[in-house]
Amino acid sequence: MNVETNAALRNTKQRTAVSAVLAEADCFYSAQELHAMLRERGERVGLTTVYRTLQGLADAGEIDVMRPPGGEHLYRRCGQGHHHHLVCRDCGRAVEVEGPAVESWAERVAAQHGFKDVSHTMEIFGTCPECATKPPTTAP
Amino acid sequence: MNVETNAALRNTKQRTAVSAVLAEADCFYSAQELHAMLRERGERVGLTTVYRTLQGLADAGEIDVMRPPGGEHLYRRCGQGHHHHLVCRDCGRAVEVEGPAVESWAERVAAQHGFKDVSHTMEIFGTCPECATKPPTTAP
DNA sequence: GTAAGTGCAAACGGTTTGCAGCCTC
DNA sequence: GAGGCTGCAAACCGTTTGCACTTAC
Repeated sequence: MNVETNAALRNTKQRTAVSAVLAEADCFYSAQELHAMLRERGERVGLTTVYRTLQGLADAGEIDVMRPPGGEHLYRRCGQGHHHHLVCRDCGRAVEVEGPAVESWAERVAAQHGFKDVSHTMEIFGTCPECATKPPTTAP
Repeated sequence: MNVETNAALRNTKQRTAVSAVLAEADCFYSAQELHAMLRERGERVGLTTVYRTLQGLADAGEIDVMRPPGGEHLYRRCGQGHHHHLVCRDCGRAVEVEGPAVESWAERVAAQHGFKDVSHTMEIFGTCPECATKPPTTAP
């Protein structure tokens, strides 16, 4: 599958850099974190561009957005299909999980109440095995 | 079960007013909306107090907080048990729904990956029957 | 009388936008 | 060469905090 999805998205250095960072990421990052990572790599990308690129990618469905308590949005490159996330609240590692039962339950419940055009959001938070064994380090 | 849960919560006019508005609400309201409703009633309550009261109530488990796309928190008085919400994205009406299957699925998935201390969030969005028949009025 | 609660205003943090210049197509 | 893309700074919005005053207990 190629990237021909976008109609008029130009291939700029900044856009490539953002995509590259996301491609290597295995957990959720905030826009500001991504911006910092970019600058550490020596890429000269403005925070504004990071936001705009992220919005574009999210709009194109290439990345997933999460809105955890705290106010900042977290972004991650994701598989194409619909899925949910199991996120470690200590280290931020995220596992993609599928739950057909949840999908069908949500639609069934919505249908029972006569709701149309149904969508849903679900996130599971927990402490991953590695962080559970370590002393509970809450962001040193 | 009574409301003796709070150690040192005083009964002030403002706290009562906020609780009263929430008691009549059947859908989610933002802190600012609640503040506006309070002022329309003639109650002299500061926005700060609304926020603080809301935090206290949420902390005591008496109300439920939702964080929809848009950045503002929505509050609603809720039943005690764990449940989820089916929210109309047009009129804001919210229905409390229970999903034991979802609860067990979330815990099972988390356990499969070795995650401990698991919690989860889930919201279902859709268009309720009344709003579906009406022309799509986005906030009258 | 004392400590919690309140309210104003200012600070705060993340996000968005206006606009001039740059760069891709 | 034209239009999108970038980046700086400032605006924006909801939320939180400092501090002095008020109030419930």
